[in-house]
Amino acid sequence: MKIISSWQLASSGYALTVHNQDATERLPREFFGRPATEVAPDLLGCVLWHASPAGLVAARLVEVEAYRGALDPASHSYRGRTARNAVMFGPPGHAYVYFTYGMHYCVNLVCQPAGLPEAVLIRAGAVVAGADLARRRRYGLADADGSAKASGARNGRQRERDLARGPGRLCQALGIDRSLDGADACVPGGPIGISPPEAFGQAEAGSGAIRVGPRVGISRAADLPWRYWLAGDDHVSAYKALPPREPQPKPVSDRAAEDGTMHG
DNA sequence: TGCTCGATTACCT
DNA sequence: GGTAATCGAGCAA
Repeated sequence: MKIISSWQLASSGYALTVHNQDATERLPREFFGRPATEVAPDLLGCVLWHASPAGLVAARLVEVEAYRGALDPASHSYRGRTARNAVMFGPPGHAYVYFTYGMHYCVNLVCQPAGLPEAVLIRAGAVVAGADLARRRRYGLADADGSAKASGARNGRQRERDLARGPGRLCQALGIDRSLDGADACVPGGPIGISPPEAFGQAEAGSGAIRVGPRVGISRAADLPWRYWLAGDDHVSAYKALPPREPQPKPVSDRAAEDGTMHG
């Protein structure tokens, strides 16, 4: 295996050697064989790419979240293995893609050795290659030039920022769906991969300040600070916290009338 | 078998 | 800021 580059990630001191067996550098599997809370900040600045028959789209990662399996009530794998989350229980470096809200896909990268179902959710990125294809996927053929003529008040600059801002948008821009569930991001020749920042001419990871805070849109374990993002980057998604979910009482017909109040 | 909820987004006011 | 869209997973009965 040809070693083409080596550097040290600023956030954790994790020494990384990148190997090259095909056209694009990939982070090695051992990079992902660690707790998700260690992998997540190290992914910031790195580049997720998907090479499909239509072309290659790549995004520099600016926002991620760690999900820690049995340790984490908000993790899909918290309650054990199911058909949907089976990939999380497998070896590290694979993509776990799931479908949510009836219309969106979200992509995770599996961490830890097989049997420890941890993963890092990719929440947002900045498109650094294949922007034309990304625009077509996001806004359609007529809007591939990035103009805002089709709808509403969104201007071109906002559209560029929003190409991969949010987990659903990122998957749409990169053309990621359930067909890529289980895809190996570390194997040479595979359709998806994670590359170090320098592979796409980006600044080194850790060159900007990494911020840490609570995760977005979850109701369980919402206080855990397992969301990581690059401070001041426009491509980070808007933070929206959910109120803590309280156990719902059994629906008893008389109960609502007795209570009277909808919310405490 | 049926129901509820969700690691979201786009559009409208 | 509010809400509709939309459907699969998971749970309860």
